[in-house]
Order: sequence, then structure tokens, then C-alpha cells
Amino acid sequence: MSWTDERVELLKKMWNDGQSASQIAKELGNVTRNAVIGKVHRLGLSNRAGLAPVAGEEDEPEAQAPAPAPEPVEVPPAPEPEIEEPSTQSAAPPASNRRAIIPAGQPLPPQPSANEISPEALASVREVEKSAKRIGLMELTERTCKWPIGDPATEQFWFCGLPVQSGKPYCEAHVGVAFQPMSSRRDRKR
DNA sequence: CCCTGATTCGC
DNA sequence: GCGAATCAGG
Repeated sequence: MSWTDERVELLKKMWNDGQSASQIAKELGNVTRNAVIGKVHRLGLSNRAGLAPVAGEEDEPEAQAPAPAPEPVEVPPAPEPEIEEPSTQSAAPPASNRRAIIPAGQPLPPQPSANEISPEALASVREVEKSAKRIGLMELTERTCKWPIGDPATEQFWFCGLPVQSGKPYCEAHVGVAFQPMSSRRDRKR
């Protein structure tokens, strides 16, 4: 496969869009992420959106800014003080925002943070359960999904065991369903 | 262990 | 120009 115009175009688009090299490679097909990165460099767009020129030094306080950015768009702060809820059943928000560099002038592009319990999510869980590694308690590590499958009281019980995403306890699919937004407050049925 | 991009260098 | 191997980090 060669770098046709279309493929390069898609590459540029996705790269500037903040997609990772591996994702781009997957999308393009027949290329590895290395190929993508290599191409990115050759194209000279290593930098994700023409970010401010790296002054060689890393984040210097720089009291004097001779050539200040025309429009220092401040990223909308998300002052979210850690509010520990004493006794409430609410999933702890991962609060992991993608640190994507956004060209000045644009607010926040794609923010798939919206959690929504969709049938897809549940279906996804079913899928994952089918491909789960079915590891035992002893096999659990920091990087294995700890999502329990089955009934602990029966022999049909194991853990997902698929690779977790980041520092989360579950794999991607399970993280999705683990942090469901609290559905409407359900009255304590008693 | 999973992932990310950056760089090198034989092709 | 290409990209696998490697490096350097999270």
C-alpha cells in the first residue's frame, strides 16, 4: 500500500484531529502505527496543530513575552473540587480529560464523556464476556480487568482478565458500564 | 503490561 | 520516501 493522496489526506485529518497514530493506522489499514508516525514526520506535521513554537525549553514561566499569542484563549477551567460523598452510590467520575491540543478559537471538539447506558454498552459487555480470558482470582494483576463474571457461589465464576485501559480496574468495555451515571434516584423500595 | 510519539537507518 | 526496530516516556 502506498501513500495515496486520499490516504495522506485522511492521515492529516485524523492527526490534526488528535487521533493517535495507532488509531489512524487502524483506520487506514495495511499500515502500522510506525508507518503513520514516519509519514507524519516526513510530512513535517509532527506538531499537532501548529502548536506554539517550542522555545527549546520546557514550560518556562517566561515573564516576558515579546511575541505573545494574538489570542490566548484560555481553556475553560473545570474547577471540580473533590467532593467526597459520604454515603452515596455514585460512580466516581474518572475525570480523565483528553489533553488534546486545540487550535485557538475552537472550544472543545469531541468530548465523548457523555456517559449513557445504551443497549450497545450492555451488548458490548456480553461480547466481552464471551472473549474474556476467564482468569481466576490469582491471575488478577494491575493490568487485568477485574470485572467479575458469573456467580461467585458457583463454579462458573471468573474475571474478565482482558487488558485494562489505563489505570482503571476494568477493560475499556467494562469501564463503560461500570461508571454508569446514576440513573434516577430510585426510591428505596422496602 | 498496556499504550503513546520520536528517531534512526537499511532498504 | 518508506517503515521496522528501537528509543523514551506515561
